[in-house]
Amino acid sequence: MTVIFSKKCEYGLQAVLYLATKKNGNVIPVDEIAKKLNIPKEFVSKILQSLTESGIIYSKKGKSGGFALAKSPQKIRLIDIVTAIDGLDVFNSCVLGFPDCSVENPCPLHEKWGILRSDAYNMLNDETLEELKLKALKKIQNL
Amino acid sequence: MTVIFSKKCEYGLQAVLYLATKKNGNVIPVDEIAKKLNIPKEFVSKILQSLTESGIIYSKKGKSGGFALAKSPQKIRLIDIVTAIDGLDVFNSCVLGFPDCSVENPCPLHEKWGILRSDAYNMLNDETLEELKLKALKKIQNL
DNA sequence: ATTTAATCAGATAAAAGAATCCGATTATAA
DNA sequence: TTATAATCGGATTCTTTTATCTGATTAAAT
Repeated sequence: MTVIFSKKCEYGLQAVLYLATKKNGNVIPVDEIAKKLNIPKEFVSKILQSLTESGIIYSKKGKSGGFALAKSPQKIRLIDIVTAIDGLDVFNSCVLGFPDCSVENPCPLHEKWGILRSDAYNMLNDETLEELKLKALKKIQNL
Repeated sequence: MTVIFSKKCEYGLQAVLYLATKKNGNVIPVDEIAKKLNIPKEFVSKILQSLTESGIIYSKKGKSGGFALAKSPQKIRLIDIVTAIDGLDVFNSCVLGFPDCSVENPCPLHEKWGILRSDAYNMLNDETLEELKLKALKKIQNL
């Protein structure tokens, strides 16, 4: 059984959300993130590296280094993170796994699923880190 | 990157939909299903076996045997098939992967995701094979 | 300068998911 | 009654995802 996002993506979203709860420009070491979120350190480290390449977060090397958001929370949408890690295939491929699903040759669920799919996309596209900061903070405090 | 359903589940849905397009009580061998749907034979065979155990389809052993729906298409909902193969965890677990996501201690996406989730659930719960027979037929003819 | 605490990078290991193989069993049809 | 064509069941292999290990590099702090 699988979920919408890969583990990589889940961890990535969690980690970035975590960074969003921190004071602006404050750099956070992977160690803290991994411990707080209960994610294997080396794994989340890799994910953060790739998000750095994508320009979503920023990394500072060396002692007292770590990660921070690369831009202001209003400018980071969830879809950016998902795209960077998992890509957008989930939103384009057939829910029943037919390789050639299209409007001309739709699978039996094409229309109904299409609605759900774009709802999901729109949600991720609309939500910015800014809007989620407070909620994330509460969640993390309860971990 | 992952999709909503596992390959197993996708194949299972495809196969049962295929059976739904066939004349009532007409038993179809795995070989035909596998070829028409382009699914590895042994793999779909296993899936069909498990769906037989779940009572969704019926199997006839021996020569000129095969599989057929175990009940009338009106009585088979998509959610039955999904439940039998993948279980219902997709609809219960946190989209961000937090292990302790609940109404009392929600993740930042809990509410918005909850809506999408129940929409998806309701769709699968409402759709019966009967409603999808025609559409499935068209799709299969185009394979 | 040296120590230390961090990211970075590549290789490897473990686990899960997907697919295959092989032989046993079943039951129809000739 | 025998040959045949199907499901059944278990073991195995392949592939992808997830996780770990090791060492190099970087840069702040002492």
